[in-house]
Amino acid sequence: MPKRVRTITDLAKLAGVSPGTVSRALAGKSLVNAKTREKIEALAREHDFRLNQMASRFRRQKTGVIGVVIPLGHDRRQQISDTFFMTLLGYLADELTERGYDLMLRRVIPDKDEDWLDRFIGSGMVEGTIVIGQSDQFDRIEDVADGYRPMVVWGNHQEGQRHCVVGSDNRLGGKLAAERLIASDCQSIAFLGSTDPIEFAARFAGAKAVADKMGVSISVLPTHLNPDRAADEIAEHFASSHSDFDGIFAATDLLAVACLKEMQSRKIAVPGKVKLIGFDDLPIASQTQPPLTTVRQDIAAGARCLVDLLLRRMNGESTESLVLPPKLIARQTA
Amino acid sequence: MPKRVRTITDLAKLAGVSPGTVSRALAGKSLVNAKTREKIEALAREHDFRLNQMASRFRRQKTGVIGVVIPLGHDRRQQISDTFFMTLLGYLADELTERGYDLMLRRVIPDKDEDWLDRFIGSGMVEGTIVIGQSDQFDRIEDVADGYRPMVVWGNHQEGQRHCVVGSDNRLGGKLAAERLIASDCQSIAFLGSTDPIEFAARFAGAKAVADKMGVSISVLPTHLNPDRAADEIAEHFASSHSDFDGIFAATDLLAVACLKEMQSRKIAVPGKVKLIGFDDLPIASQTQPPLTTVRQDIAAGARCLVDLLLRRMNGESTESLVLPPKLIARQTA
DNA sequence: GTGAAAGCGCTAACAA
DNA sequence: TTGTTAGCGCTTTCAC
Repeated sequence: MPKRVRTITDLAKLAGVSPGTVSRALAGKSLVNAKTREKIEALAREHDFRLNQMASRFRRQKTGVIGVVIPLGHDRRQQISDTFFMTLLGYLADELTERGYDLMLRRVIPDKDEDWLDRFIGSGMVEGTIVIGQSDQFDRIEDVADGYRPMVVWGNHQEGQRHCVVGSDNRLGGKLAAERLIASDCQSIAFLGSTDPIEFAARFAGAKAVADKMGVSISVLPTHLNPDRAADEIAEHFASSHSDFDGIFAATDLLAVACLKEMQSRKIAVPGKVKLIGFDDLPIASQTQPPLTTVRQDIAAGARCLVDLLLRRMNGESTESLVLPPKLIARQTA
Repeated sequence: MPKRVRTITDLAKLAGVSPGTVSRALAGKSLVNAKTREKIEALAREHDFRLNQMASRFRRQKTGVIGVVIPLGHDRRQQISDTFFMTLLGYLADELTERGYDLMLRRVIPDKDEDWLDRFIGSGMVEGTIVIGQSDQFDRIEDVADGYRPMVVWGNHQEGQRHCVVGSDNRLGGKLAAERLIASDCQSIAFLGSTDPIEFAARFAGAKAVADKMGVSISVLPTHLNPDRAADEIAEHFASSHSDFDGIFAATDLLAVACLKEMQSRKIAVPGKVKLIGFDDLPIASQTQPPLTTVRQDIAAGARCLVDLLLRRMNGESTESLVLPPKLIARQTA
């Protein structure tokens, strides 16, 4: 029985040529006789031959792999934005595949592993790195940014930061939300959620800027980001507070949905008595009753930009950070 | 200025030992003098030395990488179960990381790429493969199963199939749903969604078995799986049909949510006039008003099983498929 | 246009 | 316990 054709050398013997020629033929290099190439390709097909990628990549010093890390800081474990991040991840996978790269995924818990980013980068397995979400690791990311070019981060942009980031203009998003609430006659706005994550802080800041300018009061109703924990906290807010707000800007859609539910069970009319705006425009947003007014981030575009910038940086170019404008999606809660 | 310590040989020179010894020391092999080891480790730390993983893995013929493929069949592009699959993916990432493996992700569109599975497996980059969802690719997966042991699939189990699968007992899930509806006095049940994907067909079959036995009528209200497209289809069903059902079993939570919304806008009382049950127990399920009764799949457990079985198969063991029992989560829509 | 040969950086016999 | 050596399978000069 015929031994399996496993290496390029096996194939070379069959074809009666040298391994080098097989390599060239299979790599689609120009300087190979058409006849020779055809013969080799036919043989390869026939014997179901596949290049050993480990060897090839090792030899070329190219892994062909882009690493994607999701740091799970503060209470982000199985957290609210997961849906958003995971959707982004899906688009990244599509985009990278299209460009011929593989995607290596790692979720890390920074508290447990100080060294998470260096370890990933230094693993030698990835040619470039995309970090999804700064979590509470802004400083650590800044630390490596100077010494490691092929990295792009999804997250919030800070004046003067060193790492290349693409993300939504969270501040603008906050502005849009506040403007909408105020245009709907809200006099007193509550920001629902945490302002710990830098992105959310920016959303709040944007809203506050508008509120302050318009002489509308704004305050934070703090919650955890996990919707289940948040549900109780929201209930408490409604129970204890003087309910002195007529507009709510939720840090994310999931929080907004939880809040909507609480208000409905308390028979608070939405948008009649209280207006509500979310953030993200997840699929659920259009499925609530009434459908949720929210601020949309274009996730697919975000993924495309991340990959674009990364590939350019891997090419030695230097790149500016990119801030994508979010869009108000007016539905019925505000 | 000191040249960077890049290779094990550089480090060996500094330490005044041979590369072999450095390799052993860094690999934590037992037969190395404690002093020597310490010295080498100190030097490695000092010079921030990191093993070239490509070389190491290539040499050992172990990539340390598990491939995860998500085939996007029928109208599954940006589809309904995405949320479910992506959550599963997150857990898989955690589980694999814990066991020291990296995760390589690929989404494929089988229609465009007949050869998707062989290509992935044959890439030589992965030691094992997890396929998330059979999509409409059951046969193709069966084809490779015999020739390729280290593969486990999330999906539905068929009598006598050859590939190792772990998944929920969709049939049982369907039964639970139907039993619940019937116990709530439903006389006529509608199954909302597609029965094309094999998992959903099983959900329907389970429900039908119970309905038939109890003399309750059951029919399919076909929709696409994408909630946005489904929304219109659901509206049409309500507009055109004789609304001769008093219980709805939706193939997924997302469909259930869309349906709930439609019923509310038509002032159909839920659960008063029509009962409703979903499937998956996604985070949204508890956030609707009223909260959704549904059938829960334990995603984390699923991920753990997938990884367990895969590692055992990579070890040469042969393994049975695993069917996990779903659980009825009784909330307020049925 | 093709062959021969020299490694990529590491690990694992085998010797010492 | 350590050093020496022979590759892993491929790509890429450099000759011819």
